[in-house]
Amino acid sequence: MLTQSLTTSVPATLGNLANKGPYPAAATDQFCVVTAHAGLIATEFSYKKDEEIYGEGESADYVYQVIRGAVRSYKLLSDGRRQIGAFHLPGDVFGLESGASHRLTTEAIVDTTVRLVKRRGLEQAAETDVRVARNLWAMTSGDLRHAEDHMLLLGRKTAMERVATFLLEMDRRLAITEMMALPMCRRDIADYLGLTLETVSRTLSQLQSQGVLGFSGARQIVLRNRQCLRNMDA
Amino acid sequence: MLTQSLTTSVPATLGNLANKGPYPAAATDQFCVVTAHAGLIATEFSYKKDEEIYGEGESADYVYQVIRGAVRSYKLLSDGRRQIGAFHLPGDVFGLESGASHRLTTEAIVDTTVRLVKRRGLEQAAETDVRVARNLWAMTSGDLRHAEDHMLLLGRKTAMERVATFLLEMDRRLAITEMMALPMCRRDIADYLGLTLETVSRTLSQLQSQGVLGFSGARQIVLRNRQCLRNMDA
DNA sequence: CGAAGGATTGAAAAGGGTCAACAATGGTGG
DNA sequence: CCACCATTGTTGACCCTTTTCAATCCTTCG
Repeated sequence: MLTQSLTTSVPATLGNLANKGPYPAAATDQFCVVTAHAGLIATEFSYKKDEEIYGEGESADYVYQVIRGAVRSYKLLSDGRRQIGAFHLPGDVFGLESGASHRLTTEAIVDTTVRLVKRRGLEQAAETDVRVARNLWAMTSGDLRHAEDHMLLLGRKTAMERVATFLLEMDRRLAITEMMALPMCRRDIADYLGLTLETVSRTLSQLQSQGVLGFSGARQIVLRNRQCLRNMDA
Repeated sequence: MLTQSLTTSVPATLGNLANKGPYPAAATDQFCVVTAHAGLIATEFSYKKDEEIYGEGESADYVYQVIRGAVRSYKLLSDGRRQIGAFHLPGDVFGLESGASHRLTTEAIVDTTVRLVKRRGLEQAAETDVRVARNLWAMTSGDLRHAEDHMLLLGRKTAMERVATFLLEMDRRLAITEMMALPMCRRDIADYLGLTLETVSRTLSQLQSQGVLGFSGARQIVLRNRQCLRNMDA
């Protein structure tokens, strides 16, 4: 019942930042339930555009939730090739680890504010409250689901299918109005989709010429034919 | 202390099947601790080569551990393109979900025996024993780590780098002696690495001609120069 | 207003995919 | 026990998608 009242009070704090769709909504509620219930201190902190939040291999002492802005988490190969595993948008929780250290690097894509809580505190709460433990597991499981879907994209989808999937994901996660305001540049999109930035640009141009989408500046996109994108998404 | 005695008794049942390396070893112990401690009934079951164990979307009522054989778990696109997310070898746990249903399909690669326990039972155990809850989370977190590594491979590595990574992973996980006996065919390897079977075959041939590895039949491989593979693996 | 980063577009190259033929393997039944 | 045949794997030739390299065009912001 405490859980219930907390869950329903979530929109009060996060309503204007809320995401649509199954993934982030679930994570958002879970994080709030967990932190509020456990009475943990959630500090706010801000990062400038391109500032690193934590690096791969660093000790995982905090768990983060995006309040405003956007975050990319990625891995690098020795020669600088980069694979972005996920974008974190307002409401999303990131940096939650079961092990001792972070396995990806995270950076603010634009000026970003996060709420953060001590990992240790969450673990302690999980020891006494099974709901907290359940939620930590569920959040990691949600990340795994996303990774599984993304492996299919990276391993088997064509450039057009990848871009279509990306557009639908972003539409679901950050379209407040008809217009979708992408926080990330073409290179970020490319490194998320396993393509080059030129291929992303070309594919978007092609979709525009087909009337599937429209631009107002490179990062303001309107989807004019979602069904067409869903068909492409394979 | 109960945990301890159970952990140390693990080799008695799983010793001959044991995996080397960090990933599976951890999962193995955790699963045994969890099931033995909770006093859950672990049934054995066998599947013929290519038999489906569960399908994507099916209710996740059981958690599995490979006793002998090998399992592939994958996702399909509508036109049949397949992405294998993981291979499960003796000792590995698979099918563990936090949500209601399985998100990948699993099949036996060869005749395979698994131990299985009711998911419901594990969840109940997790409600009273925080160590069980912690272990369930840790196992899902281990799967996530593998998926994160694999996204980097699928999105950014060359064919040669993918094959090198695969060989080192299999060497770590199933090489008992010098010889490594792959349970899976070239198509399975290709669908795991996001390549075609022809490219996998060509790349392996090239490594053989360079003296990096040797064959005794297509699936019996000896690594003659691991350092060379590690350098390629980027 | 001008510089600098970001995005688009073009042309050429390459890595891996496709299609096809052939070889090896191993399981089965005579 | 051996021979046959289906399955699996290898190799070659060609093709195509995507990458690479380069030039140019936009914006955005000092």
